[in-house]
Amino acid sequence: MPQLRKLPARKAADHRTRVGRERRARTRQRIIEAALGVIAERGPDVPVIEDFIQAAGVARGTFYNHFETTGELLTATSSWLEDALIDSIESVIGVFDDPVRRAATGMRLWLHLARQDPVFCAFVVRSRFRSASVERTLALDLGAGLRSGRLTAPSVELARDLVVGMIREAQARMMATRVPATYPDDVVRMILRALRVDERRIAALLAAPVPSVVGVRPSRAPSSRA
Amino acid sequence: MPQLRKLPARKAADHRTRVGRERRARTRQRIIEAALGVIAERGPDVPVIEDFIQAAGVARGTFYNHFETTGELLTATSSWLEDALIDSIESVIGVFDDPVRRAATGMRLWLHLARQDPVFCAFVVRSRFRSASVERTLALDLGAGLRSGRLTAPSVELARDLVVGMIREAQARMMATRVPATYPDDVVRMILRALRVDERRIAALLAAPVPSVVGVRPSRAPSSRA
Amino acid sequence: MPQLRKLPARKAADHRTRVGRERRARTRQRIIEAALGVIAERGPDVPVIEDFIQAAGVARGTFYNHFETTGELLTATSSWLEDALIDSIESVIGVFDDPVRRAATGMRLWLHLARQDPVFCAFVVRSRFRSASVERTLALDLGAGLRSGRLTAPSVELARDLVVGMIREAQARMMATRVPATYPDDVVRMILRALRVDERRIAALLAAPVPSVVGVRPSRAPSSRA
Amino acid sequence: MPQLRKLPARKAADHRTRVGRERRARTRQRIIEAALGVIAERGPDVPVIEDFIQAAGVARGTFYNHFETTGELLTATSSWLEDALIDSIESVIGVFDDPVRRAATGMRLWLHLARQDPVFCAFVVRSRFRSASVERTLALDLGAGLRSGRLTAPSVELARDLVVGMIREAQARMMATRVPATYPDDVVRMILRALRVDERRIAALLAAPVPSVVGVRPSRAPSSRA
DNA sequence: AATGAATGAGCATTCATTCAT
DNA sequence: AATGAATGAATGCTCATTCAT
Repeated sequence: MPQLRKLPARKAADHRTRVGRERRARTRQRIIEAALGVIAERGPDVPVIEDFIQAAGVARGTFYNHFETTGELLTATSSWLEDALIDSIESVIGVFDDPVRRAATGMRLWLHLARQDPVFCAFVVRSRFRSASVERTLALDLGAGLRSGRLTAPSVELARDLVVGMIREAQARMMATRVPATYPDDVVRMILRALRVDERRIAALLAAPVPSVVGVRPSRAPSSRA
Repeated sequence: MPQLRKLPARKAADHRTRVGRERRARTRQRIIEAALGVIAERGPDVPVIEDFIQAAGVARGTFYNHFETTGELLTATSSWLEDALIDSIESVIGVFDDPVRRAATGMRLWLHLARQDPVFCAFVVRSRFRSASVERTLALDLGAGLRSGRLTAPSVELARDLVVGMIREAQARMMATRVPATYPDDVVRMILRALRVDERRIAALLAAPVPSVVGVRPSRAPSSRA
Repeated sequence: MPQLRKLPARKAADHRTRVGRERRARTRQRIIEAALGVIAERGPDVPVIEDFIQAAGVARGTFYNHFETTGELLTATSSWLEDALIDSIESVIGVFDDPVRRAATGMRLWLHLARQDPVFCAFVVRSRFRSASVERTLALDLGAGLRSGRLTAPSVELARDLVVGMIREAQARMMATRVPATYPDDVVRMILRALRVDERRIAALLAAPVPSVVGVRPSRAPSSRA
Repeated sequence: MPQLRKLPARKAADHRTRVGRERRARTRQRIIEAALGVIAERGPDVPVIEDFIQAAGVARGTFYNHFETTGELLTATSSWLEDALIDSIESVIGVFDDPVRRAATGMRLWLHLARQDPVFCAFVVRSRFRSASVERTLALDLGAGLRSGRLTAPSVELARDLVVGMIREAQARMMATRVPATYPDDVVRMILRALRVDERRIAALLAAPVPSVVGVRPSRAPSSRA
């Protein structure tokens, strides 16, 4: 009986709970996305809490309701970006089996994305963003490519260092200056040459259009705050 | 005649002045070299004045007698390292005319140096060290190599991004783990492949032993202090 | 209807806002009043932030939440004292039309106040307190007195210098030693003589009892803290 | 015999000793006079050692060869000014017996001096300069004037407060703005009125020209430095 | 859950003073 | 006696974090 009486109340409570949870999640997400922009602009070391809460439009205390320290915010921001990237990239290259095509297409996607989204590009460069997942996928594809003979390199580590180093430097350049639309593919071309992929194969890999990716950062929903 | 009377005094004053200037210069150098180690260990953003003065063994006020901010110290440290590097490298590659040999030898030197001197290596990686002089020399050699057809790349910028990016990442790896003695030359091999230098030529370039460089950091002179 | 749902929330937010503002204002006032005492005791140049926050019983950071520098605190303290003085004095002399009576009564009030309130007295002397408002009122009354022939002086500036100089020195004396209750009126008497007010008129002006002024510094409200 | 032989040496030593002492005294005096200017410009609290030694053109260490602390420099500067003032003033008023004439002439001298020498004026105002000797002389003359009936005041203290206060304020005005040449005498006139000296006597006291005083600060000797 | 005032440890900076030359 | 580099205690200031509402 008491249960019966409580049922409606519990429903209401559930509703309130759910609404509350959603609101909480939305606030958290708002802080993270604001942090992405802040770090893209000023790096991870310079900004102070004030910068983050002002960009997010929340109060000081609200920040600490969601994150224990600034370090935790950085971690959360990187994690969120990593998830978004994996989703974006894997949804495209997941259909390929050839590790060389997977890797080449992934690099092209990443670089085109960086060229189109200065915030993403700057965040990666300034925060020295490292994604364990991306590295894992990359290492698997490079390893498979080497074993299959489609790629040549003294070791998978060296192959990885080349790929990561050049892409990182390319992003730094894109952050500093405007580059032609061919720049991303030229970067990939040089990488593939270093890995001794022959020119015809390189041309084929770069012939396919880059699948459009919606972008890693969700379009900002219209907010009553603005 | 009055001059004769004054001469000893003037001499004394000059002596005092010179001694003072020398002492000052030595202290400044001591702070800079200590800073190199500190930044190599902890990066440029984390350390506080206390870290620098403790490493240098000078008083708090002494720091401010020489540098206004930690930023200024960082600049001075980078400048000093840059000068030392230019001296070291140019003294070796200055004898070559072939731009490809110059560039390849320069890279090999840099990487071997990084492998042997963890402080130099870590400083470069952690502080995102950029040397305008080194970049200028590199750009000249790459440009000449491209024009002469000995190197192939979509543009000199792309060639530079490849070289700098890969070397930077290679240093990051050497900072993290021990690498085999062949690692530096393997890095250069991949770079040259990306620039379409043929394998025989690559082998020739890498055949010569790396000229030993004394190291960029001067061995500490025996001091009456320490 | 939705508004009805939101009303409590908005009410709560307003309440929070109001409470916060009040708390802030109270803290600020606490710092200012403590500063009055500190400066009275040690002057405006000697005390360090530590002295102010200790006297106010607030944290270091709290000080900087309200004032950027000690100079700003000094300004705020002077402003607050000025307002309190204007209120006190004008409420008494506002009922008089005769500029000489206004000026004479104002001086008597000020001096009696200084005699009774060592903190006020010392603050004025040590901080070289100048009140633009008080000076303005004084200048108007002296000017009117001179024009009406009730006062005589080479110029209004000289009259002002006499009044301000003597009162200031009188306060310095009261700070250093105990003076008889007649001292304030004797000071005013000499000033009026310098301005060639005749002795009978002076006697008349000084015959009225000094209206009691509650004092410029509000009695500290009982606080839950201290 | 040895004495005979030594005599010339002793003479030389004496000469060196004397020359050294003179040089020392000159350096000391240079620092004091520079301090006078520095304090006149910026008050006694703001300037740092650096300001004093730079104004004097001596080294940091030299300062401490002559003064133990900054406080000692302030004291020495005030003392030196006091001596110079006493010399200047007493040489003029020493010939008078009438205490009122002595006091009136002393005030006129002081004020004319202040009007002509902005450094002296500003130093007195900014450093709250107090001269015990001057005050002693003043108190004696005022006391004698009161006892003889030539002056009228409730007490010698009040008379002194009037004189000192008004002169101080007059100096503050002269520091801030240009005043007419009649200003100093007008100041004295008001003071004498406050002390109930009759107008004819005042006119007589102010009729005599102000004896020219050479100025308290010695003209700077041409120096090989500046 | 959100707010923002208050906190205080941590760090930067100044500057009087010392001392080797 | 004069010099100026070096010293370090004293102080200013910031900013991550807490907490009452």
